[in-house]
Amino acid sequence: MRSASIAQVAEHAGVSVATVSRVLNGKQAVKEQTRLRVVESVQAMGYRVNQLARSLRTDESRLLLVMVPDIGNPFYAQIVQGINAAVQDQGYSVLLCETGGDANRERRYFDLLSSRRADGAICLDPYTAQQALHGEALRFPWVACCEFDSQANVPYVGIDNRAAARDAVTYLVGKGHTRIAFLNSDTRFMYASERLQGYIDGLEQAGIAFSADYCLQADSLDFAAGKAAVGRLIALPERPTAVFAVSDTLAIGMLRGLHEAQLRVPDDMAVMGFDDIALAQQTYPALTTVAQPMRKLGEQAARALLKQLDDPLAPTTAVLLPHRLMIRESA
Amino acid sequence: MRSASIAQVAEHAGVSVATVSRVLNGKQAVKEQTRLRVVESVQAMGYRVNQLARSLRTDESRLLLVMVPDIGNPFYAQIVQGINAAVQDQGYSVLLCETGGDANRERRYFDLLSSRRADGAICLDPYTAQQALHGEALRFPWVACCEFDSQANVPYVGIDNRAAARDAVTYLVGKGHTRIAFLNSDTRFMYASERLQGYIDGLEQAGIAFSADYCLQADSLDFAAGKAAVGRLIALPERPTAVFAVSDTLAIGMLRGLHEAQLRVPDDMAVMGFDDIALAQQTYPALTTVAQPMRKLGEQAARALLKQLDDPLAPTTAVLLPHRLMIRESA
DNA sequence: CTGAAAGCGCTAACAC
DNA sequence: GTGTTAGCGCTTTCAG
Repeated sequence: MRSASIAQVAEHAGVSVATVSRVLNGKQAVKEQTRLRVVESVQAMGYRVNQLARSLRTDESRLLLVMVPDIGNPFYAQIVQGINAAVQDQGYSVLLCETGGDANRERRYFDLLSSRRADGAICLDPYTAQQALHGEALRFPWVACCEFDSQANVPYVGIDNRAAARDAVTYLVGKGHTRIAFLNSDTRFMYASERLQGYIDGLEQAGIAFSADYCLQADSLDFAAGKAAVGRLIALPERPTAVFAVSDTLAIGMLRGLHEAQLRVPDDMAVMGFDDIALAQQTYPALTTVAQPMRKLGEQAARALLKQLDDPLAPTTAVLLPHRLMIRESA
Repeated sequence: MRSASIAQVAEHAGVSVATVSRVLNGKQAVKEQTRLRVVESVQAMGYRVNQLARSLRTDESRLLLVMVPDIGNPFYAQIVQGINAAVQDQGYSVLLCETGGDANRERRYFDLLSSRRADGAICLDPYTAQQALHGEALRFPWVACCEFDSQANVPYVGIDNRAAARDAVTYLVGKGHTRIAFLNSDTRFMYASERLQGYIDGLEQAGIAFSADYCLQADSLDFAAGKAAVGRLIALPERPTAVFAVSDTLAIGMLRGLHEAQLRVPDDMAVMGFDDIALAQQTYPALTTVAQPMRKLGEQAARALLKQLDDPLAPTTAVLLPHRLMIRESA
């Protein structure tokens, strides 16, 4: 059952399609009397705009893509909320695309751009950003958020990961720790390599020798990966007294792992996370972490995209938002 | 910079648009030689299908909507993963819509259906389901998952909430508890009212009198709401020895709240959750809960939607998947 | 096997 | 103010 078209409404109201279109869009003047007639017909027939046709004609969809690697990671949820908030009264809707790090799906979603079904994208996903370099993605309006390929010339919104990690380590050092381990994820990710740098900076600044042994790698960011890393952590020859994880999810997994290994946090092992997801306040012990302004990151990213949509030739900008140490119980 | 159209490709290849269309769709026979010429031109010009035009013509978008109230709730993440898995090799892509319980946004997203930009929807969101009754949503293919309006005649996938809650209470009773509190959310939600019923069933079955005092209400499902409820819980005249929460997030918040109140779990207060989100294994103490088969729920919902898309006149069905008790440390 | 042409529903000149 | 009409880019008869 196809819904009514503009032509049928026009007929019903005894006017031309152009007139119907005019009252629908409300931009041009229409005599109040005819307007009323049209509105009536629209309701009578349960007419709904066919956005496909409209978009085909106007070449804009008023839809924005947000590509996230994994919606299971609470870190992204708040960013998305920020985006939604910033975009909402601008007449745009947000479509979330979970890529799962799967290049195929990423491609498919990016195709929504090239196939004109979305006007622009915000990408929280590293692989896609990298593809952009090699592909034609650059021709479309999009902005990278939190993670990007430094060689892609694209607007970027994030934090100073290096400084943030350095601050974390400095805090730990201030607490008297000298044997500080680092639980990182894949350093192909920009944030991971930057935070590694910051970790090294922090150590160096304190005159502590860097040891590769103390750098652990997790193969994902979920709780389980954090828990799994504990075994390696406590088996280290000179057991560290503190560990800094690149994400709260990892850190929280470690909390549990340490508990099972009968180690007390922070006395036997201090634990520090990164992100400050909502859960960080709820763990036992509550997680000390470095906070990213998730909501603001989302808002800024949205604003950057909107700006680019408005003026496609605007210069590419990068904005770094401030981070903040959240001292709680775990370190 | 508009991308190439089918007409330009046709010209470039020296064939008609019809022929180009045919090789693009691969359904009809085209002489191998011409096919090659066309394919070459397509690549040469970097041609991409304009899906708007195609959808306008064919009246299908190959896009599916998934409407979730809150992607910050990890419960939904796994369901979405199940949906993605089931849909992926069927040539459909999933678009996630976070409604935030905001009726306006829900409306806007549902409009994607009526405006032909999506072929169908899976709705995890109660309000929308209710609106469906009054609106025209019934004309479009969609299925409700986990939560729905019992009066809406729409395919439904979920679990037997009442039996599941009863089982939880029965387990608690078996552990010797007789003063069992219940932390519920708004009973306008179907799952909430059903689980309340189950809680009552469980009590009754054990010959324990139901007391409204023991029924707490949280105003949201997040950790903070759970933590906030602890104050009311422990202030209860005859303090309960166990509490059953309608969601893991709530239960985990309570874990923290109880810790701050210096109460030990499960000795001073047993805590039981609902859902079995990934985090439930990571808390301290690890959460005893009733597991929903999230992934399967998503898969089934997707399958139901696909079926309906395939045969719009297929009868409305409801499928209930089995739940399972996960005994861990907190109760 | 291939081409011409109609038309999906809409907007935007352009006329009146 | 309002109507006529030409497309947006595609698929799909219908001829050949």
